[in-house]
Amino acid sequence: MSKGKQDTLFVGSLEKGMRILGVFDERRIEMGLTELAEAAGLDKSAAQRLTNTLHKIGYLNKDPETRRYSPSLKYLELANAYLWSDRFVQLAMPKMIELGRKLGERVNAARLDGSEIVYVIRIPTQLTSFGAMVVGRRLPALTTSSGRAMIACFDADARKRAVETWPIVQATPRTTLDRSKVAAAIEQAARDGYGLTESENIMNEIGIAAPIVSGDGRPVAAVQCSISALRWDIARVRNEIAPHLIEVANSIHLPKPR
Amino acid sequence: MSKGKQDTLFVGSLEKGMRILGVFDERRIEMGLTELAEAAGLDKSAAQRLTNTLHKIGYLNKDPETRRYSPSLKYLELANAYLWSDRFVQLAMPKMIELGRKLGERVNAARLDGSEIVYVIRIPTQLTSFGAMVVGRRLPALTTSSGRAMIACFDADARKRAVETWPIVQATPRTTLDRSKVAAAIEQAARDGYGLTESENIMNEIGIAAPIVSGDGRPVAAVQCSISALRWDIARVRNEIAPHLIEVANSIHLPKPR
DNA sequence: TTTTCCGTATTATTATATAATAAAATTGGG
DNA sequence: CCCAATTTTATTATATAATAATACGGAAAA
Repeated sequence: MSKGKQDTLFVGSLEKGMRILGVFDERRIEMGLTELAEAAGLDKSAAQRLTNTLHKIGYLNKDPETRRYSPSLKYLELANAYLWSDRFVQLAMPKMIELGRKLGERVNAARLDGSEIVYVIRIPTQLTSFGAMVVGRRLPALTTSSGRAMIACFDADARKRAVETWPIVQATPRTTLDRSKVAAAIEQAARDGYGLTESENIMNEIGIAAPIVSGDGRPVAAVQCSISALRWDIARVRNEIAPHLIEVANSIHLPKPR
Repeated sequence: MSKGKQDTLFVGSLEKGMRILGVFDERRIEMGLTELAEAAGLDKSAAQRLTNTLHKIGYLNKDPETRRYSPSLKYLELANAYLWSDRFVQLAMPKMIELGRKLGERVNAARLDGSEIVYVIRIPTQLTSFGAMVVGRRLPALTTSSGRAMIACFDADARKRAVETWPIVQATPRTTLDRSKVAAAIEQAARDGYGLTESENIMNEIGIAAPIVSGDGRPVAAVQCSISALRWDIARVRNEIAPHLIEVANSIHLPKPR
């Protein structure tokens, strides 16, 4: 009823199947049938049929011993398809590698997806937490340098709405939970032309990011650098890193706003 | 009939939906409905319902202008889930970063999936082709250093079968198409303890890889390094790179053979 | 051993996806 | 710029194909 006319074009089984595929994450590495059913919000019967199908077509590994399911390498094949399809990634990749070499620090590129940023390129030249090395990682935009850099490109209205409504999750003791302080950081980013965080996601990590904007001024991505606060101080990061990030960001022009 | 009893546990709609998700690759970046239907081997009606569903749940982007579909950032979210789930990736990641710093060259880690290798870690410190920088990339095992390193760990029978039946595709003029030469390269790899290629995938690129074996001697992954043949010669690669790769490979012990 | 939990297999029932077709919209050629 | 051709979107009747309930078997725990 409420969904209206499109109902016949919506394939419920597929949606449920995708719920299963998508239920795995950094916390849920592998699951048995019952656990999986519960996590995906499905009854056992449905979970059985769908996992069976996904296993047969190769998207889920099934441990013959424990009968537990986990993501298969096909997950990565999909990622590959995405990376080739994203014009920005193709353009940015060589520049990021260059930048990583020049700075000798970890550089990343992120896109905005709803209220979260998603890292699409990672050039890890230093050790950190595993989550900071892998592609596809999602973080709440408000507390990341990339997110702030991009939000700072919004008009005042959208900026306000983002700051007030988008989620914040505490990652470290120093994550900014006070939304007025987040707003201030974003205003600052708008003035500077780059976003900045310190110890908000990983302790003693400084994040700095410059936005890439499309022709109409809307942010489409960000170029970011993560640096140890133990070896650098913020002033030096502002002076020595920011210009390079901005230079790279400005050198990337996207044909389609996407 | 031929499928037998499991038929009721197989959800066809899900399989078809996954066919659509998986049809995108480096050649097929974005597609209209008809093209998509044909590429996935579905009739137009099915393609319509399934793309509609996948778009609604966020797995496919749909350009409002052209009505063409392309992979969404959700593809990368899945990759993230895989990477967290793979014990090997977690163990290897910091070592790969270290290795990349030490060698100053591009290092990768790959897994075997059927007759193909899949790159699960890439540390790009030098510029190359885009395909050599992104995760999830698949290549025929027989003509890659990682593939040869792993196949060399098979017993004689399996090795023979692989050499005779696994696919080979010509990537450069110098890709080894002669299977007896491939066999020889693999025997050599078995003696050396590492696999080697030159210009077989990218012209003037030397690939060298050491296998990681589980407790029962079966290969589970490979640690690889790609080097410019213009700056290095093979003898030097053998002398200076191989020991480091083997050292790293030996330092990785997998709890579960998977 | 007994009990409990989890995964697997088997049904009848019907909801749900299907395929064919029609309508609308977009593109390209002349 | 208009018409023809192609592609996308919307609408149906129909039966296939997915469903949910239940029963079975095996493994682990008590």
